[in-house]
Amino acid sequence: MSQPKKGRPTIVDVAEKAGVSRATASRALSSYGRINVETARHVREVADSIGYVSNELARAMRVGKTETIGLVIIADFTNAFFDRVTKAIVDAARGRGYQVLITNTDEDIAAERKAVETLIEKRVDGMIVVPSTAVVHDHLEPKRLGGTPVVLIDRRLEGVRMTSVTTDDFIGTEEAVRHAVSLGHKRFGFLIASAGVKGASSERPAVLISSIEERVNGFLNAAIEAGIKPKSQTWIFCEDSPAISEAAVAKMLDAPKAPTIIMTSNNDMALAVLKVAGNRQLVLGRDLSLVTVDDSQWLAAMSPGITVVGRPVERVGQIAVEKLLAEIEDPGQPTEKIVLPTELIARGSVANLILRPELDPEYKE
Amino acid sequence: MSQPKKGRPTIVDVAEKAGVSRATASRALSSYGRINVETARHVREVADSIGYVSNELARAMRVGKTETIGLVIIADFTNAFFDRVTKAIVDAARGRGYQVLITNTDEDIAAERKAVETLIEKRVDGMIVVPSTAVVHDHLEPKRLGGTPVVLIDRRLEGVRMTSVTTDDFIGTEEAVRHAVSLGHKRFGFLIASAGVKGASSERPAVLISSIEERVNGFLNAAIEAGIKPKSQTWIFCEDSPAISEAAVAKMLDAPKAPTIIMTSNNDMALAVLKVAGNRQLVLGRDLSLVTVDDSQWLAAMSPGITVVGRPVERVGQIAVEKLLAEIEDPGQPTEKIVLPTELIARGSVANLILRPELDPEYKE
DNA sequence: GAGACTTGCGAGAACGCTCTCGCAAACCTT
DNA sequence: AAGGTTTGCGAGAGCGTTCTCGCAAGTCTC
Repeated sequence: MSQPKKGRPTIVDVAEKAGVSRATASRALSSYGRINVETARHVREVADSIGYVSNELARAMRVGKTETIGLVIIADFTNAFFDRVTKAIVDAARGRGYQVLITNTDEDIAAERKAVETLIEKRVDGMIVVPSTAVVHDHLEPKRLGGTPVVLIDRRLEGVRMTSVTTDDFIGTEEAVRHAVSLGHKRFGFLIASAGVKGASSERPAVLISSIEERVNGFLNAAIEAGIKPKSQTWIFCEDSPAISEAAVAKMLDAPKAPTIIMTSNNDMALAVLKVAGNRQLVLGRDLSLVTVDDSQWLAAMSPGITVVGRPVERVGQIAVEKLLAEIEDPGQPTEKIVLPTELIARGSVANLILRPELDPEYKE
Repeated sequence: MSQPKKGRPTIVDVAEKAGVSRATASRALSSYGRINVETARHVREVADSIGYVSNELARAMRVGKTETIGLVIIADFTNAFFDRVTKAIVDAARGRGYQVLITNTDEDIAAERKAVETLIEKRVDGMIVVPSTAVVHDHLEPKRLGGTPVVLIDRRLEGVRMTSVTTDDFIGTEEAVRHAVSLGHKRFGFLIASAGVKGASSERPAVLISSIEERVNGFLNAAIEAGIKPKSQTWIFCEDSPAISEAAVAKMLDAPKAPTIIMTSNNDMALAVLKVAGNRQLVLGRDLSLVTVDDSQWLAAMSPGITVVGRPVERVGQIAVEKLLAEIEDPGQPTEKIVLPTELIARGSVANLILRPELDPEYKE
């Protein structure tokens, strides 16, 4: 009653009210050391009664652990990868008693650098990062990190000694191409969202993030294998914007030897194909075929369903937190480059030109 | 060189190396108080050179602010509301210099209670919460919160003195019904995802979260206004699971007087309609009509596009952080119940039974 | 019943920062 | 030139915990 309202009750308030020392109160509440069960019970009751909530900041300072991990990601949860992986990470972390601090980099290296710094300031126990570019990564150098473990997801970074969890997009894309080839497709359009490029271009950018790099290479490899000349296929590297990607799709379709199938590198690009096809009354799986990367409920629910290179997104997230926590709780783990297999999920969006040759423009010609 | 590698450099390391006191070093780095510009520059150089990164935990303890807000949400970013609102909140917070700590409640009150407690332990400066139920909310009582400001989004909570940011789903649903009625629809199916109910039932649960409550009431009101008997419409309150919702849709369509239009309360339910329609080769906007709540790129890109009650999701997130930060930075703000207008976005998924009466089963009969 | 453990608890330091206070030196002012 | 003001900096306290250490009392052992 004499307390002049000094904010939240602290452990000394609990101790006083319970008639014990700070140390004993702490022992009672954190249950460690030697303490009489009765005393402990009493202290806990008092703590409850005055609404005591431990201050994790103070504890973290003392013990050097925040039980928090950081996530550095392109926080566009509208994207069929980031939404699922974020949920998987949050859930997996929670299951292990960790919270997650999300920081957004809009594929912007400056924002990413800032995000990493902020997380270090907040003394997260570790972080999971989706590197926004393959080139600059001095903010992820050991001296900068000062011992904070980092696990990379979705994209690898060369020249950096760090555990990464990615998917085998090379094989994934290969399989998709083979699938399309087996259904009679010979003219491909490849629409690739590429951070960094402005507008759209058929020029391959000098440097691509690893996942995109793999998809391009997988495409090339499977094309050659099938006797399809990569050069005669339509390539568009495209800024991740609706207007620009839709224009790119339109351009593809208006070309003299328009592709019968468009492969897109992410769901934003797939959306562009959907939009343009809709506007032109083109029905997917008949007038135009589509295959994209990363499954989502929407892709599965449409009619026809969209064929996708399915990636084990939740597994990526789970393994990333597993590896990160292993490193946090027992530093000095060997770094690993974990690559998870993809799975082709064939639905109706790829027309069967063998069964229905009339859909093949080359057949008509 | 004599330092026995004691982890990260602290401000005393900087101070020593720069030949000044802790206080001066702090002044130089946080730029406050009186300090010689030259000294300040020197200190900052030294700090950079030894890779000093301030410890926000310690600062937070001292100054009593963490510059972090908590988000308590159903972290299913696959949902067309939570994905967008989360991004909006993360971005708005970052713009104001705050980080956001995300905690997931899977619509589970126990998890929500735990999440709120964890956030208090971490001493967030405030939190934004999507209450998972309309009933139990003792964890949000002032004594529990102990002064930590809270802003509610998406759903209001009666009997709690707290700012909330919601949307006018009553009017939104009314407009949707009127729209459908104007196109000749008289038989409605209403498919409502309701946390708490197991399976599917046409019984209205005793208590619904406010947003759902409003949608139901909006529907009732508009139906009566249009001379449609609510009782003769199909109502299904449904667990949020693909299998169960799809079964519910199937049951609706198999009933003797099947609805010509299904209104769904969220995108999971819309997905179920899409799936079942696809399986039955029903084309939307012709054989079956659909309108749902919350827009997404997918809904817009499909053919036909899905008509939706669009909610200003990003605005909800932005206003929530604005109000929260206002309260944080200047406590004692009056609490407000902010209700944002919705907007009906008419696309092709609602058939025009007036222009094409042959699509109306009642006409044929 | 005397030494050896065991049990329960308190004192106090430490984590890394900020910020008030006070003091000396330098700078004005008239 | 004497008093007042400004400038720059250091000492030290304090934020709320945890945890080591030591001490007193109780319990065992033979």
